[in-house]
Amino acid sequence: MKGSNYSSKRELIYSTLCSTKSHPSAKWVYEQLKEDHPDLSLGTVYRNIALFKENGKAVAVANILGEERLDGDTSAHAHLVCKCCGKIEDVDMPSLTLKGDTKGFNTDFVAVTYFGTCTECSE
Amino acid sequence: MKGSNYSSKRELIYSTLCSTKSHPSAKWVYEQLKEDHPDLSLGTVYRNIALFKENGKAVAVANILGEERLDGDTSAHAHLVCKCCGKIEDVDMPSLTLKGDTKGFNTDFVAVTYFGTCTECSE
DNA sequence: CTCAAATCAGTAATTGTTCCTGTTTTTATT
DNA sequence: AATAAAAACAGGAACAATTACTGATTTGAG
Repeated sequence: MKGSNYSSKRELIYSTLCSTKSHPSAKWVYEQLKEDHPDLSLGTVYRNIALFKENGKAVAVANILGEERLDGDTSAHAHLVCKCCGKIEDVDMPSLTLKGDTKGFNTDFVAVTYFGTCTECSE
Repeated sequence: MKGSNYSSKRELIYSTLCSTKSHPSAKWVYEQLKEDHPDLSLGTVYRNIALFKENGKAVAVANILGEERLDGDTSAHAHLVCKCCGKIEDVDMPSLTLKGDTKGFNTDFVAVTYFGTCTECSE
């Protein structure tokens, strides 16, 4: 079944995704690998990233400037997003104290994202 | 300058956006209005929603199934997102206790989003 | 080794969103 | 109210991120 086989491309894509803290887009991953692996297809990158997300090995952090930005680090942490340049940084996850009910939802993941302006963009 | 004039279409779009708690997409807003206002253009909906976001009168909640979902309620609250059907519900904002530094970012908005499965999708 | 399932490259198709052009509406000024 | 400039608009073309398709290649089980 889907995702059950070994695949050298899949390993490449996953290790590239995990090699950076820049929270890249699929296209960025593709461009990093294209140099050394000119036979890599962008569709393969998208397909494998979708698999990673299904399997909980990656998460979508935000959609910045029309691009979905990814994180191969699925440990609990929050994100800082610069609305100006699109830079995304990791920060400690705050402790969350819930109030109110959760409307019957069965939740398995919480995203905490701070939006603002980074040092460079503030001049 | 941009956004300074009165515009009946703008009012329609804004009131439609605020009339629902479904956190709709731009297309949904367009389709609601199209019946009674067949001369409305989808581009106008997108353009005005961009204005609302600039002016802090609306926020983008999440990008679900490739569609940006919006909220005309900018008060502090968190969101529940069903990964299965895309339904979004409001929940109380948890109290956040920050630890660690914020890397020099000047933040002005925090999004807290819980991902999971809604009652209907859980069967 | 052999075969079926999985994966892939390459490209076409899809689709949410933005951009462009000529027209209409709004506002300010007489 | 008439006029003119700015703002907003409709309609459709253009764009870009993502997905789907097709035929070839790779992988894993027996």
